[in-house]
Amino acid sequence: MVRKPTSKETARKPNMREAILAAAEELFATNGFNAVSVRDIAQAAGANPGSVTYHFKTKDGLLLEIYRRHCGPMNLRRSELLAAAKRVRDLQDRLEAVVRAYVVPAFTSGSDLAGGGARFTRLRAVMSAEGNEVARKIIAQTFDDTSHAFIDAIHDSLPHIPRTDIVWRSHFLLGALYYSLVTPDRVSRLSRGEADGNDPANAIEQLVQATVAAFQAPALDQAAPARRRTVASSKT
Amino acid sequence: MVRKPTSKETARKPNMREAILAAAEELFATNGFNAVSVRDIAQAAGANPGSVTYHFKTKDGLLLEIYRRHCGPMNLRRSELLAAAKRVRDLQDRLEAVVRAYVVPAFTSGSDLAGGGARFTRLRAVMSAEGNEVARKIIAQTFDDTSHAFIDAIHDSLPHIPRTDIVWRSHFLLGALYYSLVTPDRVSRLSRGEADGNDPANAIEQLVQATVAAFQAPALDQAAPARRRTVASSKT
DNA sequence: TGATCTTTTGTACGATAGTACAAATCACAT
DNA sequence: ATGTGATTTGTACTATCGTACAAAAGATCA
Repeated sequence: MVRKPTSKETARKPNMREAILAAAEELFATNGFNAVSVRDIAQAAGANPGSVTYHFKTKDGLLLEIYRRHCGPMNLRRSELLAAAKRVRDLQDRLEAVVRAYVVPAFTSGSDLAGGGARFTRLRAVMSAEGNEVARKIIAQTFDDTSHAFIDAIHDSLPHIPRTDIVWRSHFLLGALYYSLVTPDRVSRLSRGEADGNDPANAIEQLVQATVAAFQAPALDQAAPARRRTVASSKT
Repeated sequence: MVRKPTSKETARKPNMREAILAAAEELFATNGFNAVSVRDIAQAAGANPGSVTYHFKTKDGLLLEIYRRHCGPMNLRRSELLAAAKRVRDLQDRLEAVVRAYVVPAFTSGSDLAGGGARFTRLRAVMSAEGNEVARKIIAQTFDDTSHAFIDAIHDSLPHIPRTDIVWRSHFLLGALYYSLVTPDRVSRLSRGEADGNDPANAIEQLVQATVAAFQAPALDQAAPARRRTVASSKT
């Protein structure tokens, strides 16, 4: 179905704007923001450096547009999956479903924009590590709502665990998720080839299984820091 | 005790070389490698840009020296703690001790070089995310041994779990560890002030507790991918 | 004190960064 | 066919990057 484009969106190449976005996304996600130049992006997209300025004004504007492009659809998908997960009756099954609803959209690989995808998640991981200012603002105002929704859903499945613990553990989940996308080869290397860190299905199952167990761990009582033993004190 | 310095280590300021290393460590860990200029580092250390070149030749050389300075003592400390942990008789307790031996040196804050410290760990997290070439080489040749030692120790405590699963779960542990050091404020924010993401003791306890439970999760049978339900398929 | 070596300073160079802008080119309506 | 607005190209400007290097300053020992 070839629709007739209006004069507002004509272009010489099929869609140069999209090509630039895709190239920038890939390069930012693998090399970080500062290591990638506008010229690098233009070259990877088969475009002229000036085109980047024309479409996105600044380099920050380009990053901003990448976030705008993905955040909406991704959070929508997560909301749908979360809603479905919340309808699961059995508490144990519901917990797993909720975790899966959080993890799956972050992994589903990214030829389609709608799904969010591993590439965008990796991008977010790298921006978070670099302390990127643009990313920080967007995340705080866009992702915190989603995070709270998931935390609440998980808390509903585990009423006896303090909310504080849930927050910590979902923080760990996000860290593990990010790291799995940033350094998948490390898994292959450490497992001596027995596991494939780049296989999303495998990563998802492993992550879900481990995370569900982590959430189900006994509550960490603030009132009971009297640990049985302290192995960690050999020197001091 | 003021020892007489030889001609090989005299300097105008107490120790400008160390000041540069400390400044670079801090700046790299918070802003990434490429976002920080040699001039930034020199200014933060109260030194002249030329001094950086004099002591470390190149910017890569400076990063390399930071790694060299920390890797040895940190892995040594981990080895000691691991050896102590392995002597714990009870399997459950031993698992926790091993995890703690892995986590604690990564968090212990870093006024002393020997301890490794949170700052250096945060640096490693950022370099890993940026895909830094210098860091990648060092990590593969320095940290993999340590990682294998811990994986083996954990496997000994959990003989019924396949090694592949152990690798995945320790990978998740490292990701959670990194992320906790990179974005501690997110914990405070999401818990609405009830938890302090910047409190190392708290982070360690939460991480150890969650991780031990994750390791103890039932094995993920490769032969049984027939899951009971698939909540994750609402669209496709 | 003066010779010698180490360290710091100051400055400069080439490369590359982000961005601006005029000219060229294209798609489409008339 | 031609005019018009959207897009792409080519190029240039300024700032800053990593690094080099000579001169200045400090420390050490005869």
